[in-house]
Amino acid sequence: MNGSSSNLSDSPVSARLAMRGLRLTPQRQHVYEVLVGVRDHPTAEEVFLRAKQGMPEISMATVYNCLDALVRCGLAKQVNVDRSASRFCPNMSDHDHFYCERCGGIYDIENGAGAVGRGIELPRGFEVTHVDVSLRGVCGSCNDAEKV
Amino acid sequence: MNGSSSNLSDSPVSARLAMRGLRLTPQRQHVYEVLVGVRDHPTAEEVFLRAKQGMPEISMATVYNCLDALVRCGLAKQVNVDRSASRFCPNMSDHDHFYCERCGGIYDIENGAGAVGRGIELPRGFEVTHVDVSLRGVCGSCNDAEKV
DNA sequence: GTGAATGCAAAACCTTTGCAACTGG
DNA sequence: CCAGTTGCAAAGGTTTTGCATTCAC
Repeated sequence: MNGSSSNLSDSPVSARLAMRGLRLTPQRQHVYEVLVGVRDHPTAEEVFLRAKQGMPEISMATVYNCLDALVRCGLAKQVNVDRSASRFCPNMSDHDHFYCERCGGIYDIENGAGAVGRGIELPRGFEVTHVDVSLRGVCGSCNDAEKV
Repeated sequence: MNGSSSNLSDSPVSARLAMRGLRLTPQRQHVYEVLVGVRDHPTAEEVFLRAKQGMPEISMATVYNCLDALVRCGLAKQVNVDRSASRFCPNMSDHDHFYCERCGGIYDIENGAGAVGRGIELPRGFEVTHVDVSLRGVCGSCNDAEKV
């Protein structure tokens, strides 16, 4: 079924799961292997469809469970564009995402150590029409409240 | 009903709608007035609840329609955090958003002309744990295809 | 008058949940 | 052995849609 790079990349995958305290179920391992093997930011359903090819009995709920576990333990990123289905990304480097409004594709944009929001260097031919920066953290009020 | 700044801001609101080619329905006008009067990034449902106070017969579908029209014609922004309900923002200045993971609040972060993603100046007491930069536009492949 | 907007309810879409059966450590 | 995981189906939250009625222009 999966011919290439079995002996070398198979161990690390299970090791990475175990290392994060994740129980090593065949489904979880398989979902992670499927995800690692792609670079097109699949939706949960797309992961499900690909996972089913090698494991026909796997269920959608399990795929959601596995993806959620991977995201929570830091082995995958969840990418949300507008309100369409979440997409998943095994690339854990600190990078941004580019959404093509024409083809719907999502591309990883690596940002060098000093690269910042507006002013990122893009691959040749990419044209940006909109930059969206969103910050997360704790606001002033909540920080004040904590100090009491 | 709404006592303050009626004569001055009321006209502009309807004018702004008309100016964008939007038909001036009472519902649309009311939804926009409700939105303009807030600074807390309400969800569609929250806009609906507030709109109902002055217009009890308005429907959820109409609120969605109106908000969508406002966003499309450039009078409001739609803010998505994770996959929770979209929030709406009448502030059309070029700004970023800060999501407080403790209280769930969303704050506008004005970015001066030269301000960039990572490195933004935040209000006192705000603590950033995560910055998410997402770009939109047209990718290299689509741009190439267009040139044919 | 006519195309656009409204209101209602039903459907769609993506995701989560309840629960019984199973299984990895 | 038992907490964590799976699979199924059903429910959940948010948004969209179909359609008849109404309205702004």
